[in-house]
Amino acid sequence: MDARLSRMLHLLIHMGRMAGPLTSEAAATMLGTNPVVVRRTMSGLRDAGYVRSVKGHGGGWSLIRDLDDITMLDVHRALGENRIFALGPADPTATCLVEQAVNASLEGALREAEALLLRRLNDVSVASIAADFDHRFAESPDIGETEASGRRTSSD
Amino acid sequence: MDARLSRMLHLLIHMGRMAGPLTSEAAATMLGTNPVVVRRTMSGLRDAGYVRSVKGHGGGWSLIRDLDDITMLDVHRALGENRIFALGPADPTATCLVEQAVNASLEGALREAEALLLRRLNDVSVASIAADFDHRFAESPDIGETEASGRRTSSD
DNA sequence: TATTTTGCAACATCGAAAGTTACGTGATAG
DNA sequence: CTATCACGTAACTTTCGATGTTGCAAAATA
Repeated sequence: MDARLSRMLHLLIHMGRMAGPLTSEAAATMLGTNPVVVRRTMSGLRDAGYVRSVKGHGGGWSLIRDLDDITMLDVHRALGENRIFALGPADPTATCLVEQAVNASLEGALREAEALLLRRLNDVSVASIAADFDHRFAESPDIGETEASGRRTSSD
Repeated sequence: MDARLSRMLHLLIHMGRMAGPLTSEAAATMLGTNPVVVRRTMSGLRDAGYVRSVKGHGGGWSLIRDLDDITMLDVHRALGENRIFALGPADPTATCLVEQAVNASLEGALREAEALLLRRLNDVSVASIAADFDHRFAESPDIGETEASGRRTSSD
């Protein structure tokens, strides 16, 4: 299962709530993975202009675009237009006419589903996911729903 | 890439146009694969009641349902409710609230796309794919579009 | 200059589909 | 009744992409 989109969204939201840059090491700890994997995956977001990386002391990853201006689709695309479906034709270039007919039907259905998925990913900004997190945080049993809480400890 | 749905559709259509049963050996040749793989995959269709298998001389696989009564979705389901997306959340049971918010958005989009795909798969009977093949066959340059053709050689 | 942090290459690991081998079972031909 | 055909299934290997890991170079800062 390709979890890169999920992971990058997670990191972007964290980065949106941090003062300084986030090191690959810290990010890897958050995700329960490896710093090299973080760099590898984040490099796509850097090339797409959503984050930047700085070397050396005090370095790490920082946002250079507002989370309002980044959609889930943007992140997906920045990761390299990866395969969406685990399902597909045996041979997309088949010469057998039966197989071509099968491919036409199957690919048609997949195309429609993919188009819908991409529309939905495009509908959701990373900022709106962050807002959803705020909602969940405010309603979390650790805090209670009262407005008596000035203290907000990190929840993850 | 999981090509089982594609392959089983291919075989079902062939079986619908054959007089006798289709051996796993012949099916494997059609698909460019192995008889054991054919048996393994077809066993799901047998258990679902779409085909039957007969051992021994003159045995093989035969349809026991009209292709009109089998949809692409039926075949997909008979293969065991396999994974549809190559994409998904890093941890569907995350306790981190940020990750939960990410999962909610991502899973929502995936759910919608999956629902559409299943609807589309359900819209298409295997018989209609076979009919599409007939159309392609009639219009294939090997035959020409004239009605002068009584002869129909196998096209694959 | 020592330390921190990214960049990147070159592996190893993992999981699911697919391929392969081997042997058992049942059915039919002769 | 025996040889052969064809499926049933277990067990193993292969393949492919994502992921994990190690090692080292390069850059930036204290």
